[in-house]
Amino acid sequence: MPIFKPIKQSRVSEEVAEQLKQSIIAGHFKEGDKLPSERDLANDFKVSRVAVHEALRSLESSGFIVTRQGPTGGAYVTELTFECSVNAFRDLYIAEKISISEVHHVRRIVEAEIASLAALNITPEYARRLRDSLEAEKLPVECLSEDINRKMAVHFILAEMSGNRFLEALERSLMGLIRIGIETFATVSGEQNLFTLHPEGMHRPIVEAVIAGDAEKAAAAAKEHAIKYGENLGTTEKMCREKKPQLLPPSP
Amino acid sequence: MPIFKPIKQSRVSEEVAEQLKQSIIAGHFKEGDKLPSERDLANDFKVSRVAVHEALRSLESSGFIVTRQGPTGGAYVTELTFECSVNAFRDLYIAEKISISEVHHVRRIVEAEIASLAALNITPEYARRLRDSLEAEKLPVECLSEDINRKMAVHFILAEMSGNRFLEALERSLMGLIRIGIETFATVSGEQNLFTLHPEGMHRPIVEAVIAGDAEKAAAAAKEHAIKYGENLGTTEKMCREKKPQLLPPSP
DNA sequence: GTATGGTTTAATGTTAGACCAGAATAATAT
DNA sequence: ATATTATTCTGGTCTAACATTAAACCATAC
Repeated sequence: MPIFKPIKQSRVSEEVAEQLKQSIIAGHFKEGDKLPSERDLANDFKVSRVAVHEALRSLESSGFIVTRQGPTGGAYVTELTFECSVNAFRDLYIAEKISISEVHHVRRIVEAEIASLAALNITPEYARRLRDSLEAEKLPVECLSEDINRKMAVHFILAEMSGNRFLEALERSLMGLIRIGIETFATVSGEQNLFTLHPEGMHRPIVEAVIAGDAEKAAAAAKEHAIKYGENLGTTEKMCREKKPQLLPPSP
Repeated sequence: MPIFKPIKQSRVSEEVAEQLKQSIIAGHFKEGDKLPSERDLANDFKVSRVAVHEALRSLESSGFIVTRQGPTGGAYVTELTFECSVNAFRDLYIAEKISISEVHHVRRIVEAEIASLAALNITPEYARRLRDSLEAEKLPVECLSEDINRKMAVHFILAEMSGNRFLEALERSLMGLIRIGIETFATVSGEQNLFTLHPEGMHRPIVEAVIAGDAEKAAAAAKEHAIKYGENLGTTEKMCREKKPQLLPPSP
């Protein structure tokens, strides 16, 4: 008969991180607030500065805080962004637990839903932003990365318009993965243009349907776009991975 | 004219973590392999043990390794699981960047797609597992957590059957969020049964359609199930968050 | 012979204290 | 006034030691 409960023992820094996290979540520290300095926290928690340092690092990698040096520096609470989900899926991709072709499959259904919802939430302001981003696609670019940003902008706007932040996080994750895929293939092949992005204007049918408020048409256009763009990447990815499996972009 | 590139200076532990990560990805260390000890790594990298320790901690929180103490201990490479995406979305939820009602919206489209794909990939073995998990739902449970596990099992099988690991990661994330939602509401309300899971057998229409290989019927059944189950949770969540916003489950 | 309990050992976990580096501010010299 | 320098507060890092853990080994009492 086990009367004695096992002594709880987790790592000190984890407990510190957990308490700080809970403090932030509970609203004790709000966005923009500065946490006490590492030395003060170490004193309060009665642990070493190293332990506090590790805890803060953990919170930073989770996206809860940013740290700066200097007299006005320290750990500042930030708004948790969707970047954490982007990073999680990026790790899964580079560990080859998911492939770009699988990503594209999901993209089809997610972007169809996003386009559909966006059409229902259209406003003059959103219409203007969508048109602007379509125009921006035409501008000359000087590097692949900039080209990707321009072409993805409209997807980010549509995701925001959906009004569903889970969908938005998902779309950002999808875009993050596709970005890595494109950049990897470009690096491996040595030629940027071989697997470049689609030409400008391919988003026009989606945007027009959304601005018209036609949800069904928008969904169909989004689905068609995703299928058309994604069909060549699956095989390309496979080829590249066989060729140079170790050549993968480092995480930021 | 900036000819000189800025000297890259990131934190030592981050560089160590990055190099180790790349080593693992490149296959230099495979699953189950043991990394050198912290002292050896510190010696190899010419940095302090603290820096190595932090790097290993970072890799551990990302899910690349596990560490144990003792003579046979050390850092062992593990297979990266979908848990990292689950954790990312969990953080977004507890930071109130996404809500359960948004999760349920996404669930509708994701599970419809999963059910559809599962129907196309049905095998006798999968059929058996699905039936077993339906039967298991009928067994008596002694705690909420166990009940949740039983009821979610069929969803995990269907996600696996979809053959799309991104969808699988997504479904696991959805289930993780719904689990937190259920447990939170149960804790806040004080009564487990008030917001309990649906009764057993509600998955039967989905499973039957999948076993029959009818993709459309399966998708429809899954969608209907998600809608039916999710409709009450949105309002419940809102009520609970207003009532006790600080009462959120700690992260594991 | 076996079971209990101590010892060794090799690894991570933690600490304390020192010093380095960077950024804002204050003081000072030109 | 302005440019320079010093101060100071912050995180970042290192060293060296000690604490904890868990496996393996050994010794002793029954």
